[in-house]
Amino acid sequence: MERSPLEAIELEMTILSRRLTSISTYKKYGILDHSAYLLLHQIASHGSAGVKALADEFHLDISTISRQASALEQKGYVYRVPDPLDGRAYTLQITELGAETLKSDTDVRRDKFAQLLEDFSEEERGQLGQLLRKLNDAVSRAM
Amino acid sequence: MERSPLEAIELEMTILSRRLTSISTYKKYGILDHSAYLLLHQIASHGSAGVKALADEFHLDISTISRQASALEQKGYVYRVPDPLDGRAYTLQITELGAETLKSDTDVRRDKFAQLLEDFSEEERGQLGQLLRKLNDAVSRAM
DNA sequence: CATTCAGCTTGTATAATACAAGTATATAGT
DNA sequence: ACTATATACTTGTATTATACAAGCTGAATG
Repeated sequence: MERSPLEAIELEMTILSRRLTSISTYKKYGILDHSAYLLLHQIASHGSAGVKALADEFHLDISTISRQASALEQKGYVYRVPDPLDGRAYTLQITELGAETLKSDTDVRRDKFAQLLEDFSEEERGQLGQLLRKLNDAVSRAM
Repeated sequence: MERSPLEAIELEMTILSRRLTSISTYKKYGILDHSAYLLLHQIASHGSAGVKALADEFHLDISTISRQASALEQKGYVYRVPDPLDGRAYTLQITELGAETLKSDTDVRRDKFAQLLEDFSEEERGQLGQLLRKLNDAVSRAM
């Protein structure tokens, strides 16, 4: 068989996709928008990086990251460190303000998710976390 | 306790959200775009409905659905049936072509997901399907 | 030294959405 | 019955996130 779970996943993912698009674009949780949050998170947790590396990591176009990075810089959340070996390149480092903002936004988001998942048992949350991670890995490889 | 799964879910959902945005907007699986697919699916599986009802169902603005419905009609996937009791209203009914297109697109999507989930055990797929459904319900209620 | 390549930015286009204003019909209050 | 308000839908406009293409500047290579 194998059809039934697949059907469910296909439909639910499609629905989820649309809802997330709508929410992440038009509702703000905290201060940072979606892309700013992920960029900051990446820089904070994996160290500073250049535009190219970030674009690869996120599977987004370089130009997209370039603009998002500019926006972050303009707001004072990151600053550019020129690469001493390559005059074209630089890396983005998070500022104090960036780190604080990321922290507070992360808290806000976790609260939202805690609320959202209040009907989920601890076991379900564990499963969901794991499965989402696995799913993201698969999506990532498929791109 | 309870922090770790929540952290994972929060992060993975954020990542997933971005990827889905990118994929659903810029990659087409089959013929129908994202919104057309969901609208047709809804009409096909829950019977014909008006713009208002669909907007409520999907938690989208009426204007958004109105345009998407027009697009579907223009492509011959649905037709309008005037409400005999209310001169302002109509419902959307799926056409033969719409039903066929939906069917073939659904097949394409399921194949894609089957491929994507090839490393998932049958049990994991079952869990994922259920958890996604529950998650969508929660998201839906939260809006 | 000339040519090609790499990292980044900027210009432009597209798609999905929201909000606001407008139209036509229906409903309710007096 | 008449007017005011509410409802169903459409259309105009703006925003946001993305992609693709062209351009700039510096690096690497023949």
